[in-house]
Amino acid sequence: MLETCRSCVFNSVLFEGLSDEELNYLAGYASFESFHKGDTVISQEDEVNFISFLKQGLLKVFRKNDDGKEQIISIAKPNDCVGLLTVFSDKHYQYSIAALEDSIIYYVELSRVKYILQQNGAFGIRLLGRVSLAADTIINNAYNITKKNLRGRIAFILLEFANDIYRNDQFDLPLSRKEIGELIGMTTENVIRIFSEFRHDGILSISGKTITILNKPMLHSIEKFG
Amino acid sequence: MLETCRSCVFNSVLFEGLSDEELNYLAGYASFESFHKGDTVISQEDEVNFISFLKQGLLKVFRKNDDGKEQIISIAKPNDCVGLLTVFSDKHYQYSIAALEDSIIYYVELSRVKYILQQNGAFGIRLLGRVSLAADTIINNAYNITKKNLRGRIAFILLEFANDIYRNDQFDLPLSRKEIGELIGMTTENVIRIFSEFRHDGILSISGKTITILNKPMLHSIEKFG
DNA sequence: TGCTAAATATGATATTTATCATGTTTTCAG
DNA sequence: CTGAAAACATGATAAATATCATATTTAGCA
Repeated sequence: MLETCRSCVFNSVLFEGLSDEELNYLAGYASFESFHKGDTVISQEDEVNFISFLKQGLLKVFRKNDDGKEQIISIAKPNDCVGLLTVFSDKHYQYSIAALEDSIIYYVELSRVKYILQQNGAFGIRLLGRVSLAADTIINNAYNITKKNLRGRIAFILLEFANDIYRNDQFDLPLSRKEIGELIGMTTENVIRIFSEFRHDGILSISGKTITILNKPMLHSIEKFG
Repeated sequence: MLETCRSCVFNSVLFEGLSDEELNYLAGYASFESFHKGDTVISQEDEVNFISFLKQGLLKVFRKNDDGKEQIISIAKPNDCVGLLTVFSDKHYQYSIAALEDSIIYYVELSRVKYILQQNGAFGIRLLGRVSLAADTIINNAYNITKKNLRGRIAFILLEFANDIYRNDQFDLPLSRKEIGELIGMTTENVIRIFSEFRHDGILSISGKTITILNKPMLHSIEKFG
């Protein structure tokens, strides 16, 4: 069990530095669960009882606005700690989480992590770093996206999918045009329109959900100056 | 010294739960500094060596964009921990901080706080909560503001000044119209224009920097539906 | 004090983005 | 397979916002 945990990315991301004893203790309260595309992983208002980690797949973190429309806060990709921010700030989740692809989530009981935290201050300091960095990233992303014009926003998320998530210039979009709009704050019609523009301009090749980036330098330039 | 610290808000906000011994230890590495309106408190790229707390006054947290324009991330008000997010995520500040009013800042050496953190896990857990909550607030604010139209954004920050910062429906704006634009993402001209609209509509009385809210229910309604 | 730069102010215009309308294609449950 | 709903697509128009131009007022400083 210890060997399995030591070699797992969940460990290297969050629990590195714990003693064998501590890691063994946590391993006793760890488990995993599989979700199919479309499944709800966490519902807004659920109680926070676990620290979760996306081992495989893709998730969307979203919430309902005052006006009833859904807003996607972020996309969680493999090796992300899911909802790390809410874990320590609230007893209940502020967001819902759904699987965009078949996914596997590892989790550890929060109370057990807190038990280790009580005893291991260095672990707390590292966790503080993790949490702060996660927040910094979300905040930076949010500010960067809203400053861009629509073409720049589309370029931004296309590059994110190609570079950070799929590491390939051809990929199947896991989001509908509507969801992309919810993620980067624009109407569905304009998402579709700009996809078409990019296709007409020879920047993309589009076949249903399958996107191929044909002119990456151009996309970078649109992302930067848009 | 201990008595002074125990009765200070800095303690109650961040260091509550520490033993007398621990608090005394930190107190030995704590100090304060006064700043005049307009002074730079922290420069982007400064090394993070302290945890800072705004005892009195008002600060703006801002950064320079890629295009050279300044963007205000948040306004720090009394009893806020300044830059708490960056403290644990980076060796250097990601933002600059300047005094909008004469201000007094208390600070404790970060290395000494980390020393206590090593030994007191419960303190780490509480700090994790603080940091997460700070992040949640910034993220929520950012999302809420960008969803609003221009009138809604102006209403939002006017209500923030009246309710959260000055606790009075009449106050002196600590920001220029240009800075307000940098804070809520709109052009200076439109900030001025909407101030004028609100004045014409009898919602505000404006005399230079002095703002009086005349019709608060209306302002709330604009903030909510805008 | 007077000079100068910045801040405030307002109108006209251009640009960006959302909305509305309408049609086609895809997906999926029965 | 088939019908209905959702997703995709595109044009026309309206609304929101930025930009440009130009005064006027205010504030800070030599």
